[in-house]
Amino acid sequence: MGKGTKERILFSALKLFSEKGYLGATTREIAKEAGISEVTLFRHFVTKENLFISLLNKHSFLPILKELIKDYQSKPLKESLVAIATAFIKQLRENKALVKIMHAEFNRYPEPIKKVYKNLIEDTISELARYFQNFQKRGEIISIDPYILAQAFLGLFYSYFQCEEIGESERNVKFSEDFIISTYVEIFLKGLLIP
Amino acid sequence: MGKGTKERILFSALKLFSEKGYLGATTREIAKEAGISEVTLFRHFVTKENLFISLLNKHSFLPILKELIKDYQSKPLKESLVAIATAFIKQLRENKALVKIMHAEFNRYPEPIKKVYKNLIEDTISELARYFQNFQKRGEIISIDPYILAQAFLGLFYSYFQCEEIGESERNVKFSEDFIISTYVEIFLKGLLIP
DNA sequence: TTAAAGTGAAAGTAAGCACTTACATACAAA
DNA sequence: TTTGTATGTAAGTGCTTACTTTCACTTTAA
Repeated sequence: MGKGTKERILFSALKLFSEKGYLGATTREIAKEAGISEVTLFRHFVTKENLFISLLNKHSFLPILKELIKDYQSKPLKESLVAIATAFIKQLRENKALVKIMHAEFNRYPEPIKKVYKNLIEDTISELARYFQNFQKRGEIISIDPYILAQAFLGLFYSYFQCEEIGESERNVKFSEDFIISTYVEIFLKGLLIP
Repeated sequence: MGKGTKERILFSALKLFSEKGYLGATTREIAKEAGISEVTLFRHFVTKENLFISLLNKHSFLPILKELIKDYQSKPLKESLVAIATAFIKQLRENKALVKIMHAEFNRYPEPIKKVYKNLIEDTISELARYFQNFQKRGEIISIDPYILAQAFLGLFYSYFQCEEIGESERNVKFSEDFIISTYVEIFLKGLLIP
């Protein structure tokens, strides 16, 4: 099958799911938006559910995180965490509409989709947890449960992203985002270092 | 028609719309939850749209605001604004789930519902604007466009409500809500007084 | 007691949706 | 040329949902 077609469907699906939600967007619309027939959509993705799950995987933070951890393996912890946080916020912002709508409709999703999404989050946290664990083994940071540590770290920046949504009209530009991220990471790290 | 029935339908509708959204909740479910037949629901409200609009009107802040303005007419401005803000936040909190879900699905609503909701908001702002206008006529506060003034006031406390949603895990109880409201109102008023 | 109003059960209508089937077309590799 | 692959069109299936119709029952009020 033509690769371009699949990409175009995914692109249109992202747009319509973001606008109208998983439940609100119809496969007909998505096909029309992509400029292909509805049948072609099903030939590529079999079910609507499948299409949505493909989207989730495509825009997941997990592969980005894995890349970053690999690249920053030999760099100091602070530098790595800044890079991770920056990428995390960037990824959230790029999928802002989808993230927003997913949280609103989550409890109405069919079970398989819920499961995929939950696993995606858990896997991401676990990946970061494993990263923290290395530093714990080397005795560089204290030995709290690494999963909780990772959850706290991602939660910290997720809430930062959420707050940004609200201050729409005020546009708080007193500090640069880089500065805020760096400060957050410093505070977080200060709590972890061995006394 | 029995009054109790209508109230029970509205109550169940509020519950299910809050949980599943306007699009996600079905009339069958609502009827079942209310312990009446689906037919009775339609006899009372004619359409699902109508039922939802009835809910919006029932839980609107507008009548509360009108009452408050009447009651506090002879009281000082600060006291009135504190009462208004307190009631506004209370009303938002009581309908938290509905407010949340409405903003998520708003752009998927049928036009009549959108219109009713927009008008509700506009009317509420206008009502408060008229109240501000009285004080402007008496020369007690500066003469900015009163609609913008009212919008800013309500927006201030709406954003406070939103922030509270996010800080779920942290439960910021450093200051009492009364204190925060009072401080917000003071700041707002300080900006309005004639120098 | 009688008439009117409120209600329920069951069945049905019409529309929208995810998804399918059958057949035709265009094109590129063998 | 033949064959396989990617697509389109048109029609249709089966399910869900908002909404309707009919009829029989109960409660309320005159």
